[in-house]
Amino acid sequence: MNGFELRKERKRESIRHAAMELFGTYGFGKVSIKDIARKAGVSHVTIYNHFNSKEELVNDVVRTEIERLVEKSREIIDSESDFLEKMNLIRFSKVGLASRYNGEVMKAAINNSPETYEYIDKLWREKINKLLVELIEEGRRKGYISSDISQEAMLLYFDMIRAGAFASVETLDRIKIDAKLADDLNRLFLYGLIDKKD
Amino acid sequence: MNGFELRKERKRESIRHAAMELFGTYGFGKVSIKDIARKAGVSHVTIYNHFNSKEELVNDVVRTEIERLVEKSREIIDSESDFLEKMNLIRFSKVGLASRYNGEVMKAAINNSPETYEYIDKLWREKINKLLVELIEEGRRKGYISSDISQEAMLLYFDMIRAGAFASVETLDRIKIDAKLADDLNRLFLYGLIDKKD
Amino acid sequence: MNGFELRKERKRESIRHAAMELFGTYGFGKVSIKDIARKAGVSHVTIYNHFNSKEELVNDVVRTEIERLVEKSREIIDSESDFLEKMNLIRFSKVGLASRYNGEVMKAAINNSPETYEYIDKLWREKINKLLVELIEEGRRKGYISSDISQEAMLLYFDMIRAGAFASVETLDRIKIDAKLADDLNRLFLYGLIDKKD
Amino acid sequence: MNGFELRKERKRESIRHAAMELFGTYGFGKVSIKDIARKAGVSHVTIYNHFNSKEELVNDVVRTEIERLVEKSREIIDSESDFLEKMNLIRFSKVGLASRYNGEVMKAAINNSPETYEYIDKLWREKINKLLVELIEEGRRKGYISSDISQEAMLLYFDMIRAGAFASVETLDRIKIDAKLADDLNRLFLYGLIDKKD
DNA sequence: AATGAATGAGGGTTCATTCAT
DNA sequence: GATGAATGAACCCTCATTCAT
Repeated sequence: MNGFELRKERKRESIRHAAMELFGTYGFGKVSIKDIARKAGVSHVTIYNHFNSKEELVNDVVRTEIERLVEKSREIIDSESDFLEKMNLIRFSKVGLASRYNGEVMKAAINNSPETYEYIDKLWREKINKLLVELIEEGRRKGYISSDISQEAMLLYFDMIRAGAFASVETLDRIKIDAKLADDLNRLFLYGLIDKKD
Repeated sequence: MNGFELRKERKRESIRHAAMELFGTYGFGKVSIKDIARKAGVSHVTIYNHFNSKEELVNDVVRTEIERLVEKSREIIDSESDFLEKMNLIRFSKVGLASRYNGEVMKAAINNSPETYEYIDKLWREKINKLLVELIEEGRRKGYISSDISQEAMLLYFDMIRAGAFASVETLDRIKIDAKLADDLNRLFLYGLIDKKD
Repeated sequence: MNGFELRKERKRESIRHAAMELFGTYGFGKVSIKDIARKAGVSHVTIYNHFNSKEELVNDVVRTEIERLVEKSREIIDSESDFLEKMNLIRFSKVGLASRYNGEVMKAAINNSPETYEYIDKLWREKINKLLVELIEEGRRKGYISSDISQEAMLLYFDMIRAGAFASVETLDRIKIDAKLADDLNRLFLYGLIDKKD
Repeated sequence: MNGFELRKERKRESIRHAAMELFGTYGFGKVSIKDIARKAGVSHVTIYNHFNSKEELVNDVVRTEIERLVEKSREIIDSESDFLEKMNLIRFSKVGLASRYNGEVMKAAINNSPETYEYIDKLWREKINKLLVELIEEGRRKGYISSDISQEAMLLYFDMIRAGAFASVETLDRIKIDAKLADDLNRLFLYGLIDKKD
């Protein structure tokens, strides 16, 4: 990347950043291109020069965000920690990543145009789920996870928990603040609602 | 209710119905009053005559939907079934209720304007959570649920699972179609991800 | 008028009354038929049954108001008072009549649709000006008013003073409250701005 | 002002001009933004780009108009003419300025929304009345105006005459056409209605 | 005679996007 | 490459008026 392209990429990044924050706070639908332009300190037409439409900007922002999440998860999975430890880290890493605006971004993404949703969903499955499958496989190999529950169900379960946690910023905030609550939830996630007696 | 009021309520219901379907499919923000009017086969002004603004229509639709859900849940909880049975029924009843548009409606509701969100959230907590608390209490009394996990965490867990399931129509559809999947998820929900070896 | 027509006229009067107050407070344009109906405690369609359109209602209200003013002025002019006394009374009677809403009604009338304006203007000339001409003639006969100023100019002058006073409610209020101010204005009206020395 | 700003100001001016004419003819309330856009030959959105709302456009138009009036009056008052001459010029200058749409603009302004009215009223008092006070003071110093009539009353009198003259376009037209009428009115204004016999 | 239901026309405003400089 | 100007489409909402009971 020469100086030219570097400057260009820097401007793109600053637009993306402004967009990300606004999308996170107000949702995709409520944020206008002009809002983003104002926050990024450029003309709104400049946004069209760099990204071709609002939809492309949204896609770009979301892709970037997911890639960051993938990177983080990758590190955890490839680390030397124990399986249960990784499981916690993954879930906490997500939660950790999900600072105020992250949760909102995902939440908004879910509710966007069908096309955008398809796009995000595909990305998610290709990248995040691939990582989770690896983790689950490790769990099975090490005997933590019973093999009579399908991988599909586990992925879905993971997804549901994740979507549930991300559905409300308030939820995330409560989890982050209240350690006992986080611990309880983790236990429910790992060992279920029912008290196995005997 | 005399003839006048009956016809009026019928018209209100038909508008609500059209609104419900559209909100469910496209989300609150994407559906205009005129869209609803077209679908309901009335002038859009008629909608304003019956509901005073878009926000009031949204609230009305959501309230109605939640009330239906409450009623259904109430029946289950008050029934004579065994606790685990009730648990399943509740979860299935929700899922069952959540035909295509139901899931979307809730999904959209989550993502709406702060005011509307507050409104829904309050309704939810007052009505649905009250029912769940009853059920959890019953679980505890009957020894199914360990008492060292806070009620708060359990409600949140329930909520997360629910929000997660409702987050994607596709998810709901898969659950409804695939009995093995539904069963696996139920086991994960009740007994957790980790295989307790003993 | 039999009982039937009496009840009918009473209803018309109550609608007129509600309309008058609202027009006075908010101006013709800002008051809707439904506003009037609400205030009069009838259905808005009832207004259409009694008056055929908003314009006709406006005309009716204005006509009524002017007729009241004419009646009051007539009494003054036909009274036994001295000319200057009558002059004062007329001006004060107008001002007196112009309690908050009267001034506004006239003000609003001036700014209404061309047709309505024409209508009011015609009424005004036919009724109020006719009275003023009588009064001016009396002034001339009794030697108060010089005859080398045209009647037309005097009428216009009167009109300007009246329109000016009515243009702002605030003005009317100040005049009513401040006796010295009222007196000064009267002197300016009768003897002019310039101090005739000699 | 560079080329950019010049073109911008020109467009603003053309919109203002179209708005002014329409407001003058039909009143603020009756003229829609789209009407103005049509007359100015631009999209109605362009108006929103230059002025932010209808209210701001109205305020801008009125401010501009008053500023023009102030400028003209300032010239007269600062000139070398005799006091009575200035008095006439001022009144005629106003009348002269009040070509068809001017009178209507003021008339409409009087009847507008409370906020806009407040705004105009303040401007008027700060600018126009300040000039009049200067003129009245000059009249007093030079012995034309008796000092036992309060300044307040004189300003109000001036205002009433002005408002009266401006209340009806027809009035202004008659004054402009008929020299004898203008002269008579001037005499009434300066020397009053009553023939002071000595 | 009185009313609630229903509507077409229109008002102010915002937005994503294109044009011209 | 960056920008201000311009716009068509759409949105929420209100109003005077007519229809059906």
